[in-house]
Order: sequence, then structure tokens, then C-alpha cells
Amino acid sequence: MTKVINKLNLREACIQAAREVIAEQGVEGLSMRDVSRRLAISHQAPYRHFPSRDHLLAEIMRRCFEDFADFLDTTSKAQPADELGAMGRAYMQYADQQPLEYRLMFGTPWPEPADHPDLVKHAVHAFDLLRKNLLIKNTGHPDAKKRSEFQALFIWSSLHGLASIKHANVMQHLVLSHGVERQAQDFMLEMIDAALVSDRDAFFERSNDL
Amino acid sequence: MTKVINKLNLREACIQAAREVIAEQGVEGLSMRDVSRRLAISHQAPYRHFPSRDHLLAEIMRRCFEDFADFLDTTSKAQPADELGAMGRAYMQYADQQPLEYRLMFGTPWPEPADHPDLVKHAVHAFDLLRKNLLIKNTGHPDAKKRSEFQALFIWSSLHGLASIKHANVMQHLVLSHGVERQAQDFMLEMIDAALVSDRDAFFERSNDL
DNA sequence: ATCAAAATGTTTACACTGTCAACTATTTTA
DNA sequence: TAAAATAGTTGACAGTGTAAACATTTTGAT
Repeated sequence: MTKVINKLNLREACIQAAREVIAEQGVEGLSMRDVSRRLAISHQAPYRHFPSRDHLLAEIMRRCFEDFADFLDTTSKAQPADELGAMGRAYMQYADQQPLEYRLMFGTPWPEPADHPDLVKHAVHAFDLLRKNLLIKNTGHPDAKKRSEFQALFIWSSLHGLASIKHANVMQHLVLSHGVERQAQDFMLEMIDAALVSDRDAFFERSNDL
Repeated sequence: MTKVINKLNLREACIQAAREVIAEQGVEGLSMRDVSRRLAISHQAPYRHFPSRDHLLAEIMRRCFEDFADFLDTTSKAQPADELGAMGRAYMQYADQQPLEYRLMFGTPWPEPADHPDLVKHAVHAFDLLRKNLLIKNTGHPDAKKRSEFQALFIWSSLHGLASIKHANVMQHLVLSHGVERQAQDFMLEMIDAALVSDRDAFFERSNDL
């Protein structure tokens, strides 16, 4: 029964099966033959739909970025346009709730970008959401564009850094005081906020000299 | 000749050969058989010194953390004790100059920590340097310990996040304004500084209620 | 110095991987 | 309906990690 559905669109079935494998065994454990076995098809059948294992993986990653951007979009649109904190929380929320997807996007060695332009396009789109949001916040400022980019990179780095550290499960080895691990995210968001409100005009003026 | 040296201490030779492989082909390209071929020994010889490929890799990672901690230690000791910026710059400098090592430590899926306690110990040590430095800076403050841990996590996350993004070579796809990519690190360090000087007493008081 | 034991290294073998080539069955199209 | 494109299968090859059995070398106690 399910098999019939599979055969109707083997491409989709491969993607789904691959995601199951990743969920159970991690990206490293993903193998074309595993996918084939799950679908009870020959080990070469998936190659009719994906040129290589990397292409299958890239397609999955691409969809993750799509979902991720959607999530950020809808979650932050539900807030006032300048509510940056909401976006930060949304980012960390996604990282928490979809650890697999997050790890796939940001913790997996990327395949050669040149071979997977769509993957890059969708990845950049997620960043652009943040950049645009900041651009609104910076209207009126001289160098609003540059400013937004610097800030976007800072925010993204901080959030991504924390998410990575969380996913690496390394915090439990640091012997932190009670509550620190749990509240690290809130503290981080406060720090980002504090950093943003502090005027950095001097930096931007200096930066134009180079 | 070199072969004699190799045989004298095959364990060390394996590690060195493995690092060469990683340097040339990345971690993914590291294979036990590759190591063996380089040393002109049988493909099972390395197993007399490392129970598995993961153990070889873990030993290399452990040494990287050792080097990394040493680097941070000496580089930041050359500065006044409370010069946090120096530590941040040292961190990013290491990430820039030793991209391979950095990627190995922070960008490679870790083997099961329980199987490699030494690896964890050395990794934590690098974090402790930062934590201790902040503890000095926070002397006199109530909750100096907690404060330091929050701050250390924030700093580490930010720096690590930026380094990861740099290493992923994703910035070149973001179409950033001129100079932004180059100056991102300086901006980041300024932001961290700005965030730290802003008093967060309210946060810490709140945090104790939970 | 000898001789057993421990260490180190080699050979063989197995199950797994990605993917190429050749073949067959099915579906679409002219 | 015949031809062509598409989809799936089978078999092969070179690569991997590593277990097992064997050979050699080094070491330590008598």
C-alpha cells in the first residue's frame, strides 16, 4: 500500500526516507542503499532522481532552509515590525524544536556550493529576512545599509554560536552554576539588545576610511 | 630513513600522517588506509595504537584543544589581566590562522564524549580560561561567578558563531557592502564590549528567582 | 643467556559504501 | 503502432572500517 504511494513519486519517497534515516542515525549515517532498502527498491533506483548522494542531501538541506525562512517569516510577522527580540527568540526556538534540521543546515559540511545554487539561494534568503528587518530599524541613520549588515552578522553569529554550542551538548561538561544553561539564551538576547542600542557611530565613520 | 623514524614511534607517525591527510582532503577524507599507505605499513598496523578511526581523530582533536588553550593562554597573558578584547582577538586570530584545527575542534561532529574523556577535559579547559578572566573582571560584583559564566557563554557564542560563518564560506554569497566582511570581526568585538559594559544587574536579580 | 610472554605488524576476509555500465520494463510521444 | 524516452534492476568495481588468525619482534623474569 504505502509502496504504491512510494512508486507514484519515488523522488519524494526518497527524500522522506532519507529524512527518516537522518533522524534515526544522523547525517553521517545516511546512505543511498539505506534509502533504497527502506523503500524496497533496487539500490540504483534513487539515482534516477538524484545524481548523487550529495544532491539528495542538498535537496533536503534546501527544503530545511525553506522551512526555516518560512518559520522566521511568519513568527516575526506576528510581531511589530521592529520587534527584533521576537526574531531572535524565533531563531532560537527553531533551533530548539528542530535540532535535526538546524544541525543539517548549519552543522553539516556543505556540498560544493557551485553544484547546488538553489541551496545557496534559500540559505541567503533566511539571512535577508534579518537584514531587512534591521534596515527598517535603521531608517534615517547614515549608512543604514552597512549598519544593518554589520548588525545582522553580529546577531546571526551570536545566535548561531549559542545554538551550535547547545547542539554540541558541550555545556553539560562545563559545570555551570545552577540555571545558567537554561537562561543562557535570555541573557544572550539581552546582551544583543544592549549592544544594539549603544550607538556605534564612531565605528561606522571609522569604517568608511578603509 | 624517514621510515625508520616512523617505525620508531608509529603512534606519532600515524597522528602526523592523519593530520596531513586532513590538511589535504578535509576530515571527511581521512581514512585509516590512507594513513597506512602514507607510512607504507599494512592497513591494520594503526589499529595497534588506536582502537578505531574515531579514536585517532579524537586524539588529534584533543591536541588541537591543547594547542588552542596554550595559544589563548600565552596570547592573553601578554596583555593586562583584564584585557578582554585581547582574548577575543586572540580567539579570532587562531580561527583565522589555524582554520583546519579550528574546524576540527568546532566544526566536526564529535565522537561519543563518554569514549573520549580526555578530549572533553581539554575542550573545557579552553572555556575555563575565558571564565576565569571574566571572574577577575567581575570581582566585587554580587553573583560574580554566575555573571562570569553568562558572559563567558555570550562571548564564546559570538566569537564561535562568527568563526563558523567565516569558515563555512557563506559570507561571499550574502552580497555584503564593501568592507563589511573584512570588518565584521572588529564590529563584533565592539558589540561584545558594548554589551558587557552595560550593567545587567536587573537580569541577574531576576535570574535568581527561578 | 634463555625462554615464555607481551607487543607489534601482516595477511586474509567480510560487510558495507557510492556509483558506473548494461540490461529490462514501462510509459510517453510522433 | 512503432519509436523513443523514462524508470527500475542487476551485476560489477574500487573504496571503506575492522574482526580474526597468524608471524615477528621486543621485553622481562629466571
